[in-house]
Amino acid sequence: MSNENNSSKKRRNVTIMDVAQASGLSCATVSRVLSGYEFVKETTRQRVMDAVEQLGYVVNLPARSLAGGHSQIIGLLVPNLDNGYVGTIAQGIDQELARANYDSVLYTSHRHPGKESFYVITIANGLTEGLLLVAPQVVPTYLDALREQNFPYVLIDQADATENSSIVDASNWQGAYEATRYLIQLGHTQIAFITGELIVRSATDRLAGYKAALKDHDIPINDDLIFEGHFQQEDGYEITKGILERADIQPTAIFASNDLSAFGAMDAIREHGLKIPDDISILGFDDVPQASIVYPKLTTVRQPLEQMGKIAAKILLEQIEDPSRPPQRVTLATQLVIRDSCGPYPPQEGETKPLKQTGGSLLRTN
Amino acid sequence: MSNENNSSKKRRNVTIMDVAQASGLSCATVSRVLSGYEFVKETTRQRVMDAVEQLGYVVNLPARSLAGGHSQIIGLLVPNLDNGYVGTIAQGIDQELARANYDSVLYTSHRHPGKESFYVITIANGLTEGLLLVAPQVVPTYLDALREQNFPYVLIDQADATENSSIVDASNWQGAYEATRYLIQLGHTQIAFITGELIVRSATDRLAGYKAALKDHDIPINDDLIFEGHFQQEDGYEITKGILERADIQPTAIFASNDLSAFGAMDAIREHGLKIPDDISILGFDDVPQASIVYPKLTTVRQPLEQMGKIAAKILLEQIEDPSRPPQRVTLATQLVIRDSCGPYPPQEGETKPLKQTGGSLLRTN
DNA sequence: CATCGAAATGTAAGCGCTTTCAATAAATCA
DNA sequence: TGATTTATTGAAAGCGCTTACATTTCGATG
Repeated sequence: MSNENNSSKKRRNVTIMDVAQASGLSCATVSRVLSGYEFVKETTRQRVMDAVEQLGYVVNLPARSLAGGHSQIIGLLVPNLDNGYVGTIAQGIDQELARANYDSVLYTSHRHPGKESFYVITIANGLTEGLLLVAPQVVPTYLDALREQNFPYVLIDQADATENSSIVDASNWQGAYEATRYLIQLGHTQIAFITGELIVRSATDRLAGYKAALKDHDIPINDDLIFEGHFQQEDGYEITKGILERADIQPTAIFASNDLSAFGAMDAIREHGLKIPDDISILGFDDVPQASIVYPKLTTVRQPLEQMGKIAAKILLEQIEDPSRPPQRVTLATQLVIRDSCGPYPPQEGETKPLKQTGGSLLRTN
Repeated sequence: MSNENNSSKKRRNVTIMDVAQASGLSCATVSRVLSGYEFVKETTRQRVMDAVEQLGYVVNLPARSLAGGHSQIIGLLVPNLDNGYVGTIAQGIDQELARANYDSVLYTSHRHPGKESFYVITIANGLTEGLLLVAPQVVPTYLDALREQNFPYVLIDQADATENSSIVDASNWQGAYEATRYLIQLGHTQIAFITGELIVRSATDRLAGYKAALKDHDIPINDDLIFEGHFQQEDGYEITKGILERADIQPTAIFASNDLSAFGAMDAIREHGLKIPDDISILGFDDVPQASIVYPKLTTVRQPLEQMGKIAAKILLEQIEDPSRPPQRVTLATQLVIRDSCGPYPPQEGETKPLKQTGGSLLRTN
C-alpha cells in the first residue's frame, strides 16, 4: 500500500509492454495494432484494444518518434500571434491537417532573434514530420539546412531566393495593382502609399503593383508619397500623422500595405478631425477579421489567408508522404474587397458611398 | 561518393555519439556538458562545444525526453486562435517562459470535440513538462487524470469545480459590477445584458456582477433584458438586432459579456441607423486589441490577459521545479477602461463625450 | 498428404539521450 | 608519504516504441 501510488516521484506510465502482458501478446503485435498495421487478426486486434481501454494506455509520442514512427505532427512556426493574420492562416492549416489526422504544434519565432536558424533545426530534428513556416518577417537562412536534411517544409507568404522551396503565397503585385487602379478610377491621383518591410518580398511586390498601376494610368510616381513602414499599426499612425501635418503634399487617398497599418492611418485621420472616406480614402491589404469590424469598414485587398493555410498544409502532407516530390509553388489570387473606406474624388455631393465597380476581381461584401 | 549523402532515404543526424567520438570523450560526458552539469572540467567543456559546433550537432528532443531529461517545453492548449483573446494571453506566457529558457508548444483543442480528455493526456504523456490550459469553453474532465499522474498544469480563466487546481483568472464579478455601476451613474436604468456561455464560470460571474450592481442601486432586474449568448460576434449581432426590433423593451445601454459580442452589437446598432453612444451605449469585456481599433472605441472591462499569461506561466514553472507545491489561485483585478462607446442618459446636448469618473478602478485611455 | 506462400505473431536490435554506478584522476589532510 | 575526499570521466542500462527478421500457423494447391 505504501509503495504503490503514493509519493510524488516517478509516475510510471502504462506502456505497450503492459498492454502486451495484459492481452497475452507480444509488444510487437500491440504496436502493430496501435499503428494500424494491416495483417492482424481481428480477434487479436480486439484483445489489444480491450487491454488498452482497460489499462488506459496512452501513446508516448517521443518514444514513437524516436523509434522512427510517425508522430502525425507537423510544426508551425509563426512570428507572433497578436494579429488576426496568423490566426487565420493557422485556422486553414488546422482544417486540412484534421482531415489527415495530423496535429500541429505551434512555435513562435520572435523569441530567438538571430537564432531562428538554430531553432528551426531543432524543431526539424525533433518530434515533427514537417514544417510550415509563416515567415513574412525573416529571411530564412535555415532553408538550406532543412533541404540538406531532406526535411519537408512549406513556406507561406515568403519567397525563397533560391527558388527551391515549396511556397504558397498570394498575388501581391496584382492585388496592389488592382487596388490602386480602383482608387484611380475613383478619381484619385494623389495616392500615398505606406509600405511594409522592404526586405520582405510581399512588401516589395505590393509597392511594385502600386507603381505599375500609376504608371499605366499616366500618373507620375511621386516618391514623396511613398513612406516606408513595418506592417505595424503604429507605423500607419505615425506616418499618416506626418502626412497630414505636411503642407507640401495633399494625398486624397492612402493605400497601406496591410490592414494593421491602415487601422493606424484611420486613427490618425480621425484624430486630425477628418472623415473617412469623405475627406480622405483609406485602403488596406490582407482582409484580416478586424477589417470588417472597424468603422468605416475597411476596403482592402483580400489575401485568402485561410485558403493559403489549407493549401500549404496539403502540400506539406503530400511531401511527407512522398519526400521525392519536387517543390511546388502556388500563388493564390487576391481580391479587392470594397467596403466603406474609399470614396470618389472629388467627393460627390450627397454620395459618400463607394462606386460599384465592374470588371476585375472585385467583390462587394460586408 | 555514391553512398555518402545522395539518396532521399534515411537522413542520419549528428548524435551525441558523434560528438563524443570527435572530441575523444564518452557520450556521458557530452551529455553532461550539453545539459549543463556542474562538474565538468572547463577544457573538456570546450572540447565538446567545439565538436558540437563543428559537426553542427542539434539535440534530439524526443530522445532527451524519453530518457527522462528536461525538454524545457510546456504545452499550451487553447480553444482557437481567431480572436485576439488567446493571442494576448499567449504573448504573456511566452514572455515569462523565455526568461526561464522554456519553449511552448501550442495545441488547439477545438478539433477534438469530446476527445479533449484523450488529447490532453496524450500531451501530458509526451514531450511537455507541464500544461497551460486556456479553457474558457470546456469543463475539463481530464483534470483528474492529470492530477493523478502528478502532471503540473495551470488553468487560465476557468474555475475548477474541485478547487484542486492552480488557477489564474480575473475578477469577473467585480469588473461587471463596476461597469454596470458606471452605466448607472451615467443615468442608464434600462441596461440590456448579453451573457456568455453560462456553463462557463466567468460568464456566470459577470452576469452576477451585473445583477448585483443593479440591485445595489435599486434598479429592478428585468429578465427580459438578459440575453444568453456564446461569446461570439454573431450572437451579439443577432441578439442586438432582436432587441432593437422589439417594442416592449427599450434599453439605453447594452453590456456585452465580451468584446466580440459587443462588436456584433455595434454592427447591429449601426445597421439600425442608430448612433453610438448618442442613441445607445455599448460596453464590452476583455479589452482585446480590437477594442481600441473599432469606432467608436469601445469602453470595456480590461482583463489583464497578458499579465494572466505571465503569472500562469510563472506558477507552472514553479510547479515543474517543485511538484510538491500546493495549487495556487490568483485572481487579477479587472479595470474599467473608459473610451467612447458609452454616453450619459438622457443624452446631454452638445456633449457626447463620456463623463469622467472618479473613484473605483477606472482608467481613461485611448 | 506433403508443399508452399501468405498471414499472423514473436524476438530482439536499436532510435538518441540521461543517469546510476563504478572507476579514475586530482586535491586535501594527517 | 599514504589515506581520504572530491572532482571528473566512462560504461552500460534503460526510457517506450518501431521494425527487420525469424518463426509459426494455416488454408490452398497439386
